[in-house]
Amino acid sequence: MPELPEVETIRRGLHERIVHQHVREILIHRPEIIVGCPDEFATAFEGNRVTSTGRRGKVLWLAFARQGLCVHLGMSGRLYLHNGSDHPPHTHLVVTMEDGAEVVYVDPRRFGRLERIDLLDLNTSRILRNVGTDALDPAWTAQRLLEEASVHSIAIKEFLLDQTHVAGVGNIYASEILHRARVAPHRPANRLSAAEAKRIVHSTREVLRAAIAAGGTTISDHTDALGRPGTYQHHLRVYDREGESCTASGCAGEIERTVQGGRSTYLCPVCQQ
DNA sequence: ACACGACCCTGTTCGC
DNA sequence: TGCGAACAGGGTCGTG
Repeated sequence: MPELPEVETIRRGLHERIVHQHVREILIHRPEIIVGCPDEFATAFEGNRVTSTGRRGKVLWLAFARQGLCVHLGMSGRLYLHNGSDHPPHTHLVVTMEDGAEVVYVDPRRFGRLERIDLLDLNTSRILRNVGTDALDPAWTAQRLLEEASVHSIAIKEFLLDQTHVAGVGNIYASEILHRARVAPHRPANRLSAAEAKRIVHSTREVLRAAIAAGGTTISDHTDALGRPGTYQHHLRVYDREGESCTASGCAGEIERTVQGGRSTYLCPVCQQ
């Protein structure tokens, strides 16, 4: 579920609602989702004030003075302000704020992780250790993509999915980005032209920004911090559209599905070369 | 360096 | 209708 736009949507909602509030209590129902010591995790934040929020790639955190409550949502993780009495199934952690608001972490598949991190040295975090430059960071340029890709013979789609190179692009948006950039997903990364690298970086920004504006993509269960679904699924041009016609202007192609690295890739064989 | 598989889990969908 | 297999948007680790 959660790629950069979904995580950013959640971060913004949480930011609006809980920054400047103190944490009253943290209840951990599933200690194994915590990286490090769960007891220390809870007590480290209780009584402290959320000063801000942050994000890099698909990872977000609540910032306190110099430490952060860092969250990676994995495949099925959700983080939102809960209202109502009963917590849903698979609620692994509940953060109660001073105004009584409850931020719940729900994750059926339990691939997600939480960690207490040092905001002064993010790279000591196990979650953030392998997370590179954020895909919306201006420091990620076409020239940098071209340089880094030039030493990798893997397919460009797998390159984009590797979070150490550029962080935040997941399986849905990788297909969308390459379609808009008119680059075939199987092309070796080290065979990109400068023009193609430029188109990929441009498309990345365009797609991710539009998806954030739409509140993310909700295939089955993504919601923002207030529990509302996103709408970007209506703007997807290739993902999960196998057999449908390509929407690129003047293109008569039909969307195909292939498998790369065990994961679905969608493309138009006509306009992506 | 890289391809590949196993693994971490549950929920949903699909085919028989 | 029931049942098991296959699959799903994440990532890590070990092997060859």
